[in-house]
Amino acid sequence: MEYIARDADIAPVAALIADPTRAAILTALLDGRALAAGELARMAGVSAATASAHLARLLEGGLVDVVRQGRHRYYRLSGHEVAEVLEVLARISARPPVRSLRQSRQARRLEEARTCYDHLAGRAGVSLLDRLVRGGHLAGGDLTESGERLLSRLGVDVAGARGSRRRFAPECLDWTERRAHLGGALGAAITEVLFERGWYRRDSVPRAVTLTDAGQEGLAELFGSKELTSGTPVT
Amino acid sequence: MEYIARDADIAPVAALIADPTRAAILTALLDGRALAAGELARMAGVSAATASAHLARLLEGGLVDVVRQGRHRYYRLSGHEVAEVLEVLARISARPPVRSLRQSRQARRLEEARTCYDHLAGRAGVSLLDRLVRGGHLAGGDLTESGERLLSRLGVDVAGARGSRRRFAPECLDWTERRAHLGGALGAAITEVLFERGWYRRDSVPRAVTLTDAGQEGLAELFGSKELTSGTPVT
DNA sequence: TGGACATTTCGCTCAGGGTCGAAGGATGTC
DNA sequence: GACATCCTTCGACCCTGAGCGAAATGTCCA
Repeated sequence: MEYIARDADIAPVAALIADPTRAAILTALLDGRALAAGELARMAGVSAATASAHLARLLEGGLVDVVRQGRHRYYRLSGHEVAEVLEVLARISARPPVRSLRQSRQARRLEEARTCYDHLAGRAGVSLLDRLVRGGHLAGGDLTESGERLLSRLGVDVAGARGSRRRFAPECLDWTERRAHLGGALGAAITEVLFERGWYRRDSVPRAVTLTDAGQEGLAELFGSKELTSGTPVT
Repeated sequence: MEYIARDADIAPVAALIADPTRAAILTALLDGRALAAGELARMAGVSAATASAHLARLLEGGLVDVVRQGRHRYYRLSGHEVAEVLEVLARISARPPVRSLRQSRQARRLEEARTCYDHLAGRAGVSLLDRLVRGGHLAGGDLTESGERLLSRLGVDVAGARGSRRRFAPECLDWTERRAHLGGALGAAITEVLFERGWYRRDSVPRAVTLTDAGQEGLAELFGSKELTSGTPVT
C-alpha cells in the first residue's frame, strides 16, 4: 500500500530558489523594488542572456512579476509571501564568512536597520515593535485605542491595512536579531510613512536603510523622549 | 562596482528541498516522528539505495537528524525551523490536482485536523486559537491570568514552554484555512497534552489526527459547552 | 529612416546529480 | 556460528539544466 503525498508540491518552487544565480536575483529583489533585467544580470554576475533565461523561469513559476516600461523590463517579487519564504530559508542557512572590511561594514548596516521586503527590520525594526508594545499601543496582535490615535496622527492608513487580505500585525522573526519585529499589512503601512516623511532613507547597500536626523526627532517626539532613551540601544 | 550579497546562502538549502524525492521524504517527516530509512524509501517510491543517498545529503545539510537503533536508522527533521520552511514553501506552491476519491477523503481529513510539525493545525487548530482568544485566555501574544489557570489545570507545562528558546506563542498561518493557528513552544506543549490525554489520536493518513469522544467532552468542559457550539463548525 | 541600447531567442557545450542493481557492512535471531 | 534483515557504498547509466556568444526582436532618439 503506497502513501500518496497530498501535500502541496514544494519541490518545483524550491528548485527555482535552488540555483545560486536565481537566489542572488531573488535576494536582490528582496527590498521590494523593481529592478531592470540588465541590472539583475550585473548584480548576479552573469551575462544578460543567462539572467534572461532565469527571469523567464521565475516568471513562469510565479515568483516574480514583470513591468514593461519602454525598452526596459522591471522585475519584482510577486508578493510578500515570496519574501517570507526567502526570509525563513535564510534562518536555517549558513551565512557566508565575512571576507573584507567593506563586507563587514555592510553587514553591520544591515543588522542595524534594513527592510524585510516592505517593512522595517534589524535592530530598528525590533526596537519599533518594542516601543509600540511597551507604550501600550499594540496588544494581542491588534492596535489599542492609543495605538490607533498614535498612527493616525502619524498619517498611517490603518483602515487600508485592516482591509487588506494580508495578516494585519503579525510578528516577523528577525534573522539577525533572533527577536520579532512588526510585519504584515500594518508593518508595511508604517514603513511606507517612515519613508514618505523622510525619517528613514535607503542606503547604498541594497536593503539597508538609515535613520535621518528628522527621523530621530520625529520618533522621539512620537514616543516621548523618555521612551527613546530607554528603548533598545540605537547607535 | 559589484554588489556582494551579504545575505545568508539560501541556495544550498533550497537545493536540498528541490528534488521531488527529498521533498517527499521531508514531507513524510513533517509530523515530527522519526521514521526508518526503508520506510521513507517506500513512502517516496524509490529504491533503498536512492533513499539512502538522499538521506545522507539531508543529514550533511543539517535538515535531518539520525538515531541509530539496532539495525534500523531512524531519521527525523532536525528542528521546528525546518518544518517552518516546508510550511511556508507549501503556501506558495501549487496543490496537485485530486485524482481519486481516496485522495479526496485524505485531503478532507488533513483540512479538518492535522499536526503542523508539533502543534495542532487545520480547522481544529484554528478553532483552538479562536477559543483561547475569545475566552480572553490569550492576548498580546501571551497568556492572560485566566489562560495560565486554564492550561495549568489541563496539565500543560507553561513554564517549560516559556523557558524554551523558541518563540512562545506565535501565530502560524494555516495553508489550508488561510487563518492563523497557535504555534511555537506553547502550541507544541498544548498539543502534547492533547495526545497524552487521548483527546486527539493519530490517523492512518500521515499527518492527520482525529478528535476522540473523550476529547470532545474534555474540550467542551474546558471551554464551557456554550463556547463549543458557538465556535467554528467542527463536524 | 538609421543607429544605439535593452532584452530575448537560438544553438551549442559541458558538468552535476538522480537512478538502479549488485555487493559490502552491520546488527539481531535462531 | 549461520542466516536474515536493514542500510550503505560502488559502479554505471542517462538526462536535466546552467552557461555563453551570436543573432533576432523591440524600443527610443535623432
